[in-house]
Amino acid sequence: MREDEANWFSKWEQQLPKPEDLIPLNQTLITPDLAIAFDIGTSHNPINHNRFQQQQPPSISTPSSQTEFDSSDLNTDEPARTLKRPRLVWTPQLHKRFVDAVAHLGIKNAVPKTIMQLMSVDGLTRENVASHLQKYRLYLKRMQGLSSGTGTFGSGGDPATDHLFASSPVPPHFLHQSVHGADNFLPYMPVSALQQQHHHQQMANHLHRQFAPVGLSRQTNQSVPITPVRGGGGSYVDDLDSGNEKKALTLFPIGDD
DNA sequence: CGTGTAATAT
DNA sequence: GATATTACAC
Repeated sequence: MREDEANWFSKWEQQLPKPEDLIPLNQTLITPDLAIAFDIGTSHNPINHNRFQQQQPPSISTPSSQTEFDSSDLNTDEPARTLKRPRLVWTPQLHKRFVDAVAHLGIKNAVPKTIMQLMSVDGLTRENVASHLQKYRLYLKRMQGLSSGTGTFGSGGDPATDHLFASSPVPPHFLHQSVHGADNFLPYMPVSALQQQHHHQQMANHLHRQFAPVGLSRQTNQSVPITPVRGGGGSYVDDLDSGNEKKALTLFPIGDD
């Protein structure tokens, strides 16, 4: 029975990701060993195409001393507003958050603004979500249309958009259904204590912010030499942290089988 | 003003 | 090739 829809929502709302509790979307991915284990960085593969993405300097500190430099250097102004942010890289993890948000919002409320707010990912803009949502919807549509008996996918053909999306479990309700009068989703129990059991790696400070001025790495501060590595040439690896096929870390009971 | 979608640009 | 951006409809 559906409990008060408002009820689960409220409960879930309480556990909304607070800045302090935010999931470390900025996982450091792949340890050196892991990298070798795969193939990236081994052999002849200049291990460095990865210097993009995230990290936001503690913008909070005496905010007075940074106003003008010489006109020689383009000021990498702090992400105040209306600045060209670097291209958003939709990592599987980020996409997962996206899917999670959409799943819990229900198709009805799954609009860019709401999704963006519930993802609580700093730096994410409405257009970011809108753009991604557009593609994601097309992806879902495509899948629904092609529910042919091909148990094993691989045929169908156009893995243009699918790659990223395939890395994330797609809640069953995402299919096209006409809404039933009001709202209908399942009273899922969201887990809030989303903590990853990581080893004490080089996890500098726990920053929850996303991307930084990527293209122009010119920060006046002494950034830690840690470069959040990411699946380089080999694309993204599935959530290795989650085990691989264990629904241990997954947010909610999605991929139920 | 916010959204959905297609086309187009970077 | 993946995202962003634009244009237009609603």
